[in-house]
Amino acid sequence: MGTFPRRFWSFSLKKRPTIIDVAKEAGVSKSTVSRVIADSGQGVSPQTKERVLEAINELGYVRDRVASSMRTARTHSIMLAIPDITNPFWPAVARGVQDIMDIEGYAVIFANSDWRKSREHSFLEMAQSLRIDGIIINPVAVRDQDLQSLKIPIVLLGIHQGYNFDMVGTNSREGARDALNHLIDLGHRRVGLILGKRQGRNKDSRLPFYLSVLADAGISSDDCFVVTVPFNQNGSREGTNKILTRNQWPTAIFCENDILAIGAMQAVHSAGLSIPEDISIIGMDNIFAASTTMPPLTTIHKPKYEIGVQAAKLLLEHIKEKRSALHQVIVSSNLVKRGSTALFMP
Amino acid sequence: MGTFPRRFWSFSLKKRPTIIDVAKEAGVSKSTVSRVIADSGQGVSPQTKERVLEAINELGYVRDRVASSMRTARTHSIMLAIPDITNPFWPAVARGVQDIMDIEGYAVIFANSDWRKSREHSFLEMAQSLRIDGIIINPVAVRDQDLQSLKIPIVLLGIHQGYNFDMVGTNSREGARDALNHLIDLGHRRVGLILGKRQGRNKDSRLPFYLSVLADAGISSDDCFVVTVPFNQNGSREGTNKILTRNQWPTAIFCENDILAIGAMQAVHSAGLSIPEDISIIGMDNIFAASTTMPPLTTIHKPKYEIGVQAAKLLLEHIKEKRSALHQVIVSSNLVKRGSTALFMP
DNA sequence: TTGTAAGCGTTATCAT
DNA sequence: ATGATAACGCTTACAA
Repeated sequence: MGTFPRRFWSFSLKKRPTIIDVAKEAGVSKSTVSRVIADSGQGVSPQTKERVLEAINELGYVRDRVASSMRTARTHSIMLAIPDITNPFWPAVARGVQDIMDIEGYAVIFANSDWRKSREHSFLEMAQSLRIDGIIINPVAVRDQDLQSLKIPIVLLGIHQGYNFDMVGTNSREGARDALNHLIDLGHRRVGLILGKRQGRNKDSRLPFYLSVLADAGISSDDCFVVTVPFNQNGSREGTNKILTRNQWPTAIFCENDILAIGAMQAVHSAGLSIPEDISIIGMDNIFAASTTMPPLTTIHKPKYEIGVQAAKLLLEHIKEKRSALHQVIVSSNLVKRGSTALFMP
Repeated sequence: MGTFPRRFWSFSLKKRPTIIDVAKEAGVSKSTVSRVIADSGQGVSPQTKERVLEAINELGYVRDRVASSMRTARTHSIMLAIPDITNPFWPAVARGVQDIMDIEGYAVIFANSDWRKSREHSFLEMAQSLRIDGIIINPVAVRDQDLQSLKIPIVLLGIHQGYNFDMVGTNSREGARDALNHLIDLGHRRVGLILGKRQGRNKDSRLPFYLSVLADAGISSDDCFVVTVPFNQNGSREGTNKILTRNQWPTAIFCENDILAIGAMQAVHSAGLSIPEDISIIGMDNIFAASTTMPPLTTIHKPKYEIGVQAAKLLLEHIKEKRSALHQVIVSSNLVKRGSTALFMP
């Protein structure tokens, strides 16, 4: 190495400047430089600050956050862990999270679990390994105690039982009730229920709840047409077809989300029936595509962006203040009436 | 501190174990532990490896990637910089990127520019500060030399002129030509062109190109109805309305992407015209909502997921091998005929 | 095969 | 207000 002329050496291996280089350039110690970039406004005279800033500019110095994290045990990075960014529900949530995190200069690392326990496990380990400052997660299989053991501030996306963490979401029962009541108000007495198949979650209380809402309106379960289908468009289409082959049809169909509703619409259309004249259909979530179907889909709007924003704010508070009280933010959903539902005409 | 009983001390300040703790537990040196977790398969006897692994398990050790990065100058993190994850084109691209990066244990940090130069600038600085290993970016305003000066491996999303980086995208001219030719093949001779307004990009050669394709089919620019609109649904709706108020209409409309096409469809519908009987409409991208409109939208499919995958692979090669040859991957788009286009019936 | 020790670029503590 | 110095947890020559 010593055989290389100095110029070549310094040229070929030129590395990014450190505070030491800046310190030299400005004729101060590196502690002073550090104080300047910390920008806490204390401990540096205006003149030296000026000189340091000049040197920083001169050399094109940019602070090494890795080294900083090493020392401070803060990475100013968080992880957003969702099932699948490709699912139309999540991008808006993600954007809400990012817009808040951006303000404070936090980096947001994305992770998709695909509803698989193993993936979830592996990115949680990654979060730990990266010394992430906090996690916003829509948990799929991980239990409360596993999450607790990470010793990382966490905010849950969605309202879940059995978790001692901050959470933000909508009350999906309430949303479903609103949807069903909308159908009931329109005079429907025979209603189809299209449920998505849940990953082996413990006991599933959705159906009993839906039936109870209908029962409250005097609709017996004999007048309900229930199918449980894979949580996607095709699943719903096939499920709906199954309903339509019976000798009696529902006059309205409630679907647990818009994707399922769109599948149902397609099935109804290809059966030669019209929406909403023959059958009304209602979904949940209000994804983008819900507004562009024909007729446009009546649905329960969930404020996705707002959910992301709230989750991010909660997480930041948690990171900064080490709060212990549990917060639970329930953002309200609301019915958006469009063309896919109408009065029942006998 | 010395006054605290040892147990309390170690309990209250228990921190995550380091390789030193593991080393002690296993009765080896920390370098040995390091070798074990590096898992390069060399330099450690099976027995000691076994003991170390046990200790790791015992203590619940997980490697500190921050410290590791500090030493190796590799963070195993990359940044994905796009305009807006909320735009239906990007989630699939993002997913492609992540699925590849996951395999190698790279963390993916998201950044949204919102087509704003200042945001783009700030997250590029963040990338540098975080010592990101590579960047996949759909550039909005940043120039080649700015990107070069980052000294970070970069892959561009989309085919751009004047950049010396690897890039992957579709040939959008070719896609547009396919779309226009589809319209021409169907017998249309008067066509509307709905263009999205570009951020102050230098000279815009799109329109001349479209016109030349039409001219090749003998369609004069007098028979073209061109509007340039804000790159969103409303913009397109209004632009289309403007076209429809003239005394002569096009019989087909080409839109630069599906969102614009959906806006156009809505305008055409509310003008009381039918698609495709009165007017054919074609879009580009093949976003999810394109398949759920009524009629379903004919469009040019762009393999979004594949774009993400290719970009990620290119970036990884770049990071690992420090290639210098420039690669340019052009994934092919293709026409997907659906219900929104039909033969011109005079 | 294993251990010793020197950094990586910051920040925090303690002097001055 | 400023400077010297010791960590932070890991990797990697080099030595043994």
